[in-house]
Amino acid sequence: MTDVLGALTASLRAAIHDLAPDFRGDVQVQEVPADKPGDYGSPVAFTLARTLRRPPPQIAADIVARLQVPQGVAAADAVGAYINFRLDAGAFVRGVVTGAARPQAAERRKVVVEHTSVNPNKEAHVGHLRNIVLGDATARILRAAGHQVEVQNYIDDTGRQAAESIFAVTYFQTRYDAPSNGSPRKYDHWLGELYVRLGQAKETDGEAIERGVNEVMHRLERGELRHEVERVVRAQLETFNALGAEYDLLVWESDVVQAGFLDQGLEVLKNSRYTSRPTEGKYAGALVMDVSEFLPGLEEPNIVLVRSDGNAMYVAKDIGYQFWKAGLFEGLGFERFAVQPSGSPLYTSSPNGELHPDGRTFANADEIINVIDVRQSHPQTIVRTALALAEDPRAQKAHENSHHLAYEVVTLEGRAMSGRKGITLSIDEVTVEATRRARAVVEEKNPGLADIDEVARAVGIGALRFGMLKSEAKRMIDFRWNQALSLQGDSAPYVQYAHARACSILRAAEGAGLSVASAEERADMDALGPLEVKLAQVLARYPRVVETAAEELAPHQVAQYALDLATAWNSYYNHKDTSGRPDTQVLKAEPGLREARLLLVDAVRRGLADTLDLLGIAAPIEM
RNA sequence: GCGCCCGUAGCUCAGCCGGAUAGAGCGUUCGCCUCCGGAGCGAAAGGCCACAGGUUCGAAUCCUGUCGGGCGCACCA
Repeated sequence: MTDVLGALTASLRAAIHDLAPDFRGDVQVQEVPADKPGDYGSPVAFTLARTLRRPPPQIAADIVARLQVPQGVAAADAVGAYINFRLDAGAFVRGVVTGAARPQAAERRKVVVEHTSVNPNKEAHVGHLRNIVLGDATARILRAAGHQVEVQNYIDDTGRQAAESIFAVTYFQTRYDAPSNGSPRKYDHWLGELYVRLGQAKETDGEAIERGVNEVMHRLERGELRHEVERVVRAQLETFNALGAEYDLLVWESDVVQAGFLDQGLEVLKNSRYTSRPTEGKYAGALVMDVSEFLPGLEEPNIVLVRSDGNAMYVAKDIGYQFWKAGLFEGLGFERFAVQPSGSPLYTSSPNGELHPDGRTFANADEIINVIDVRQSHPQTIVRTALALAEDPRAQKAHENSHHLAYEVVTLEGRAMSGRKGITLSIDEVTVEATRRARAVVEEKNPGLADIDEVARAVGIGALRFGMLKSEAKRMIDFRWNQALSLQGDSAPYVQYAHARACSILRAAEGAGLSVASAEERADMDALGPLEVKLAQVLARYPRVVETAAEELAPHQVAQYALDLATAWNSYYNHKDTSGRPDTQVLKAEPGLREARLLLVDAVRRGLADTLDLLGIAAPIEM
């Protein structure tokens, strides 16, 4: 059907074309401030003043005189230099509740989003929480904008950290007791503690530990300890799934190397004129890459890819991985790894896997998004730059379409977290506490509720996720219990509550024999007024919000919109006439108006649920 | 030193590819359940939008500089 905003812009353009045929500028249409006449307005007359050399109010009047207002718009008036539109309430709200406008990305692309990528050697902490939630929400938003999204989680199974944890088990001659044995601790937590203890033991027994860890690293590279790592990965996945995050694919570093992506990547780069193998100087024997042409101003433009001892740097492996994401290489095999809570399969790279399990093709992305904290900007820039200096058109294209979604760090009550030192707060601990607090409130507010555990989880974890998403990624977050788990104000529960309230009305309507389906026939949309228009205008923003949030990789815009919609709805719901009586009631309104309002409430309900879903937050129908 | 990011109400933040009187939440004060859910709503108080220049009909928004803060610049990741 019609998109009123789009139609308004088009009709303005048509009218402007008469006056200024050469005008190519932007024609904005925005919501009008509360106390000004009209619903939408445009300041375009200001912009035209320069070329037409006439006062903006005159131009506004001229445009209004020529304007053919589109359907759904009652009138256009010049208000000073602004051109304001009064909406036809019935037609406008009808358009909105029937979902006239849907998010639509400019072109559908295959987008690979890599996020989480927690070292497989300890439990995930609240710093990782931000990564997971940000990546997950971004993937959801991109999907809603119409893209094909593949979420990858990289497992650094050959790194030092994994080696240390695994070595710690033998070093301390201990073994994991299953939870039934009176030790309720998850495997990743248990292992993480050994990791921290090993760090301390290095002070007195450093050499032996160093030898042992190195040996484990070699065994990891040969893939001998895959099961040990897998055990941690599975424990961590429980945490991620509990947060509502799911993945399409686990990519193991050892597999990336074994598939030859490291070597192939290096081969591509070696053929470039930007890499060299100095025979003297401080880089003698190493393979270095000169990025000065692409990143001017660096003090040290030479990046070591392969050390003089022959070992590849981490960034070199990352480059191989990135090249594969972009579709330059093939040869990684996959198999099914798990079934996730939603029922969707999780695949993993595997030495014995198939290229196309269940007919699926991984990677080969048009667009690559790496969700990593801002401190990784330097290596991320190098990975991206490597694409630019590989002389391959696909790499060039991937260079342009690679993004580092950088987010600032999360501190803990003002202090930097450190997994190595054990200064952390685990996600598991936080989700348990969040759920506990939410449950206490639900019990108090809604004692008879049936699915109390499920609702408490939705509210508690929703609050956590929302807190991680509501402000821009480049903002630092200081994790504080009371703030993170707040159930009121600018929070997920605020939005969830608004949703539950809308559900409650629809339930009551159903009980009175009034269904949404039947309302569609009997609704008298023309009985609606300015209050409904105001609410519908917020609903009408939804498609643009999704589109720009996807384009700008900015989930916080969706979170802010969720608050706006909930506020608009709460405000409508509580509205009173001048004598102080409620004047927006649904069920007690006269027939016709009643059904029309019911349709609007249903649209609000859907809008809130959809918006929360983009953030990975559940919308309980009662709470 | 060089590079990136930040500076908006007491605190935490929206608003930033220029547009109407700068908006929320928390906190403070007052009011609202005879009304479909008070986890809510309404109102008050609280702002040289760090500072100084510039561009513009118009600047929190763009440009330059200054000050203050954070992060990054390894043959670590």
